[in-house]
Amino acid sequence: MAKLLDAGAQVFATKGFHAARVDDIVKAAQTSHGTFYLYFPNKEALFRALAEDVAAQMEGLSESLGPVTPDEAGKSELRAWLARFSEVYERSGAVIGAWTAAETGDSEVGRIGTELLGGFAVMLSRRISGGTPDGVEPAVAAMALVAMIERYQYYALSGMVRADRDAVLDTLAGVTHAALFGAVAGAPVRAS
Amino acid sequence: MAKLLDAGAQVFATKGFHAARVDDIVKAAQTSHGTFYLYFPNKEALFRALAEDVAAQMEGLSESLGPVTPDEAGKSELRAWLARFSEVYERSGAVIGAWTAAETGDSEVGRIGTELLGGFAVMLSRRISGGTPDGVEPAVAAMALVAMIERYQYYALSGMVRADRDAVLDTLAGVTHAALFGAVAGAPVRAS
Amino acid sequence: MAKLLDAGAQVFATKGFHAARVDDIVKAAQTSHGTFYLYFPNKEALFRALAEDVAAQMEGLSESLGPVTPDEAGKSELRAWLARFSEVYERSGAVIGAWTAAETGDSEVGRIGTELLGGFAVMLSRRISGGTPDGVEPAVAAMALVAMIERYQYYALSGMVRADRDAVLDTLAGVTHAALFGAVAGAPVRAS
Amino acid sequence: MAKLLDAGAQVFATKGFHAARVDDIVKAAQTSHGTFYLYFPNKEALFRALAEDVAAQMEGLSESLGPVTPDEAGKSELRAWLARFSEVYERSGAVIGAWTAAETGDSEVGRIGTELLGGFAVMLSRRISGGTPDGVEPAVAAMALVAMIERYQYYALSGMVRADRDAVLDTLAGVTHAALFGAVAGAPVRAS
DNA sequence: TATGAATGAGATTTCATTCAT
DNA sequence: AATGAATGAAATCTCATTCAT
Repeated sequence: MAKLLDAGAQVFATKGFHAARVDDIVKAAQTSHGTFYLYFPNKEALFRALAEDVAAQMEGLSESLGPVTPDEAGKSELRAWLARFSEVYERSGAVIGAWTAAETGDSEVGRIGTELLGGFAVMLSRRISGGTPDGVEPAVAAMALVAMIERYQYYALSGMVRADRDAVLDTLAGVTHAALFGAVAGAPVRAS
Repeated sequence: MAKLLDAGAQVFATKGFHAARVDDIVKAAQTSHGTFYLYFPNKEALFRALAEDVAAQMEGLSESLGPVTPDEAGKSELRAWLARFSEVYERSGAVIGAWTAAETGDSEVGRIGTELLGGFAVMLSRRISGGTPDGVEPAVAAMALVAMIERYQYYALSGMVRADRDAVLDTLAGVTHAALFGAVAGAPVRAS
Repeated sequence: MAKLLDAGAQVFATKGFHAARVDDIVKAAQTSHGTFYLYFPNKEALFRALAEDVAAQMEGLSESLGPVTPDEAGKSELRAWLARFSEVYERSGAVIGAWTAAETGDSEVGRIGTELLGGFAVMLSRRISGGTPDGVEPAVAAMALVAMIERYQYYALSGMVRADRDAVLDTLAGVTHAALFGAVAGAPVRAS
Repeated sequence: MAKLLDAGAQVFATKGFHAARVDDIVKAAQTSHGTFYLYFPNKEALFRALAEDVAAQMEGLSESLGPVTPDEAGKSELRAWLARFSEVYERSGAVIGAWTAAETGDSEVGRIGTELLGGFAVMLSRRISGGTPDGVEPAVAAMALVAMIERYQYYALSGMVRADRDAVLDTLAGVTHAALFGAVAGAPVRAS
């Protein structure tokens, strides 16, 4: 039921998986405990439903990244993709955030998130055209950058950092692109 | 008491804050519930004690980063610092990981971690000498890179990624340095 | 819930506030701990609910005392009031008794009883018509008599004294009336 | 040990038997748990020791009441006795108060108080010379008056009533005497 | 379908008592 | 004699889940 999914997304986002009470969710959904268990066999099932929904959106996102070349076009491609990622994250990032909060060793729940992010990294490393700076393992770099992207959005979402959207996208794209390929020689450099 | 702190670190690391039971902790510490409450007024107090301890270690770490210049020396400085960070993380990262799991809105607990990471970012942005690539806000970049570093270590710790230590340090240093300054023009570039 | 209130009244009466276990109460109510905490946030809340209920009954009692004159009519008025008091006490005196057992300094609980008895004393002193014997302060006397009435009922309830109801009422009315006004001169006096 | 007895008296007085923690007592006595159990096998033993001490004082008090006659001499006798009672109560009344708080059904503890007060009543009824007003059972009256005396002192001690000592003694003596014998015909009567 | 009162297993917390030093 | 850290049985309280209506 949609009401429950919405309520769950909101409550899990606010309090995390463990601290979220079924009671909180049914109150937010303006329904009853009975109804909750009519649609979901248990609390984790609702969480998984949300997670799978997000995973599907992310799956699509994964495929939407074109080749990331070392030139400006590659950076733009990256930025555009980050913009789409950001949008999904704004809608459902709460659940993604809760994933990591679904604490290690947790019955399956954490696994979904893990696999999803791993998938992104694989995808990203596949899209990299050109080379990487000396000493940089593409697989490791891709994973690290995915970590950065996800985490930074999480910080932004949770109010930990406040920065305007465009600056964030420019910076993440710039950082990621530079990280992968190094700045184009002769590119303008801002004095710090 | 040391036994309880150790046990707490281990259990919180394994199960996260919420899923960790006082019972798990006292069993791991081979002591009794009574003893637990003799030293800590409640579960959160033990967690906070651990967190503050880690925060202190991190504080020291923060000050140990020298100037990060755009040349190879800067990259080495960064790598050395990452190695130290990594060591602390290996010992206590479990608690750091649990911070984010101590989930939003959680009475103070989450705040410690938030502030700590913010502090790192500020420190990192202060150490940056030279300039940053066009479009890259130093403050945003620093925060993003801290997010990357912390998160990647978390992934490594939780077994999500498996990579040998040196490769990881090389890559993180390379990525971070490149992200901040771009690859030095003419540097050898590996074919992907 | 009525079952819990009844059970609480009975258990508090038997064992006092502190010695009463939530377990005793839910067993007496033939229900579960969960149900207890569904209706009351804690043990004290149930006690307070009972106390407030008794206080309400007592409030009504207070208003039901007519003028107590020095003649026989005054004594009858007093006796009738004592009979009503006694009835309330028999039903709920257990809680009243537990008040004093809810021991000094106890978060609010004791206060209710204190104020209630003080209210009775004020009321009684207002109803006294005529005069009081030399050296007798009406306010002090009223308080002392309320103490006597309450305490004696408590003794009777707790089985500390055994006496038939009519004799008790006659004696309390006689003692109180005599205490307030002295025996009517020339009244028949029993040899001891 | 004297320190523990003093501390016990004070703590039991403040919090009652159940709410008093052994910890409170040893802290007040500036000693340790170990020492407590060196001198007393358990918490109740300390309470009983205090109670027996008070009982001994009271025992003496009981015997010190001379004949209470219906005339002014009887009233003075009563007043003098009340003054002595009051003194004992001021020192140890806390324990007496805690007796009734040692809640019904409590392992022996409550019994001591009960028997003591019953003894007072018996003693008082024996000392009554003359007669009692019509309808007043001497035994019941004596018990009721003892209840009044004890309870009123308790109220005074616990700060529930505030009145100066002489007025209280005058009033209690006056009330008790009048209650037993009625005012002497022709005695001055204060307008209310 | 929907409800929400009821449940009870399991979590946290307290505190009288013990015992090695 | 004195200590106080340690204990664990027993208490309070929580919350995911069930079920009669």
